[in-house]
Amino acid sequence: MNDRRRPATILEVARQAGVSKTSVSRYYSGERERLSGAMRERIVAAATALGYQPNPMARGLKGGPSGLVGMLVADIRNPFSVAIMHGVEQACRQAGLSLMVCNSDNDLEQERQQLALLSSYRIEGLVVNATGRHSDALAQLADSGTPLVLLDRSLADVHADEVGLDNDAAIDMAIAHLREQGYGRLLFITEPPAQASSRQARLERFNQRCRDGSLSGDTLVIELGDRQRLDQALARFVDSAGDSRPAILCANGQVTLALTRRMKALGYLLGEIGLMGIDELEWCDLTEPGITTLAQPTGAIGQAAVDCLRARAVGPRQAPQRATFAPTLTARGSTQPAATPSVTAEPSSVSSSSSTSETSS
Amino acid sequence: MNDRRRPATILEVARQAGVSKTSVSRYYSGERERLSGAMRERIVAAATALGYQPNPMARGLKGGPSGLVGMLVADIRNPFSVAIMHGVEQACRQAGLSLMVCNSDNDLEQERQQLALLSSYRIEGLVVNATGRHSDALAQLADSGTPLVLLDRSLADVHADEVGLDNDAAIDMAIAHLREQGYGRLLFITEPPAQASSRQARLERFNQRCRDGSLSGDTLVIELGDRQRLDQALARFVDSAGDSRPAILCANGQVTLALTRRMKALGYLLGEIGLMGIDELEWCDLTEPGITTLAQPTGAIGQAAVDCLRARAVGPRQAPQRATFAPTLTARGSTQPAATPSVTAEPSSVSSSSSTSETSS
DNA sequence: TCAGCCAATGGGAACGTTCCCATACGGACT
DNA sequence: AGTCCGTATGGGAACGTTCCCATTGGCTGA
Repeated sequence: MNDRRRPATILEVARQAGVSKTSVSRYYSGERERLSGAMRERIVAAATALGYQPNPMARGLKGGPSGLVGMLVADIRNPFSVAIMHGVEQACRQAGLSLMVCNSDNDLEQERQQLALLSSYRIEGLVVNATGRHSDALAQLADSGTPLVLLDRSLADVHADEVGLDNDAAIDMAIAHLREQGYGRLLFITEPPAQASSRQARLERFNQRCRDGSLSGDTLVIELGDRQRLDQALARFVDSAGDSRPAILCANGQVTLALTRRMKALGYLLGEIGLMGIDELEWCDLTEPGITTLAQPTGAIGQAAVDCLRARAVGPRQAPQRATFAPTLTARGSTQPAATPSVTAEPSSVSSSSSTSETSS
Repeated sequence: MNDRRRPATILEVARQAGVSKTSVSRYYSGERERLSGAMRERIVAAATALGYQPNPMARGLKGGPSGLVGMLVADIRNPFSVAIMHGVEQACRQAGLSLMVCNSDNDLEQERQQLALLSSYRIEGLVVNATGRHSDALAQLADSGTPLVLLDRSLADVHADEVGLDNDAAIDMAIAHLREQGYGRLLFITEPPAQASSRQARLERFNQRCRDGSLSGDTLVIELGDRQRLDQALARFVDSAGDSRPAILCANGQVTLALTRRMKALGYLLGEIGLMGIDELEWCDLTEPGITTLAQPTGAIGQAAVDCLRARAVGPRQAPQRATFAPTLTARGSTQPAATPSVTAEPSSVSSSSSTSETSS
């Protein structure tokens, strides 16, 4: 071990090993095969003696591969984002890549800055789960050759792969389940979809199903902080149900949380009024009588995102692809009209098909 | 805007502005004051025209400040870690620093690798919330001059600041609350403390209070996956209570989650058997009758961590400091023996003193 | 009036790597 | 035997920045 303050350089290793820096460089840049056995031995001996470690800064300057993947997240406090991040991370690890995460905290300026930061480190790919407003910056990044994956978002003017939930299938599954359980009047609640295409997609599908089926459904677009309006809308919806049994479908986990809070507070009986949410949360089986959810396969989604990145790193110019995954239904008490005890269906027994469909645009 | 494929370099800006690259460099390295007004104007004009942005790689190579702070997290899926991360991030933003996060996923090898990665990017500080096994690597980093903050951990052989909860105060507050509510027999449950000093500290304080007071308490150290052992211990504890009313104190959020699950499953009545946890979780007010918690001031902790980093970046060699923060009690139904409806105390009315004590080692 | 100084600017050498090209050498083919 | 090629190596020029050290020119003070 060297106890010098500054880390060893490639040149020092080369000198100690009695070889040229080029050879040492080759050893560390994946050209190990080209070196003779003797050379390899000498290099590894010198390197360990000096505690050498390649400097990614210098490496990045010249243009070698960085082994780095970036991820831009809009809201780290959203458990769904975290779950996806975890999936992406595991996939990266398996592929020998390192993941660096930046959180923009739903701040547009912050997002632009993080994007610049990430892109200036020679990342080999970027996974984006953010507002998607900076499509110019993103497009530029994509054009410059950095593989890009949009998570749970889609951006018309950006040339990038997209990975996410099969929103249509999710809505259909939810509606089917609710009707099966005897709910005749449905309310779909979502946060404003302006900045998130998946919200848009879910909303549209629900609306479409309202129109073409015999479905008696309504939608509510609401800022979750607006408790008053939420309470009013809730009351109005329940009143309007008439003979039909009413149920609420939440567009994502945040909505589910807010609604569970309000329904508890206002004294609505879960199950009596159905409640179902997209996104599984750790407390869904804890709050009586349990909340029915559609869980996203976050591991698979993360894996798919990294797969896209790697595919694009090899064969550069393909048409953008889109991979979608079906959710898994976990039925709980909140969608059982009778006050029978909650029954948790094992995921596999309900639905666990995860189809991957590809569409070129 | 330039539409060239490669980003503009400092040299190009200099040429376009008709000045030397040194001047441009100065403009971007915080020596703006030294430049004349005319010079500044020309540089900013050329830079915006070319869309110039300094390349942090090249910058890092030569040794300038990077404006980068790293954070190493052991478990990104732990809501507490996320909350702290959010605090750190906000503090960074305010200080004009960027935060990059790596998650080691409780994997030792991964942790070592992330550490190497982070340290090789010229970060100006590192916030660590991880197993703390690699004290050698951490110590080396600290010795090399990188400011280091240990979050919720303490490592004897590493020369670094520490920030976290005032564990002694937390345990004392919890015990006081539980006794006030009439619980005479207490059980403290924690995951194995080997790798986390805060678990150790909480456990020790509880034990100490058992010994020196009239407190009838017991402790259980358990791997949360071991459901069978947990159930047995739970039953034994409840049986052993005799005349006293039993209550359980959970060392952190993960334990609280696991215990709430088991108690629901086994049909124990929350409140009848007290339940209280360190760490506030979003569902604590949702699961009937509400779970009493001690919330950590994660924002303040994150802020303090960044403050430490910055202080150390300026005045380099000081003795390690330690900042601790008192938690906030939120009383809910799970610690109310009578089956009265849950009462949520407003944090401010209960306790919100956040003391900062300093200790040199 | 001239040495001396400060403020504003520029030139060039690092920083640690990768990559292009050149070199040496041994063997296979004509 | 001579040419050609492939394989193992090395030398040097980039990459984009910062920093040290000039170099100007105007101003102060004796």
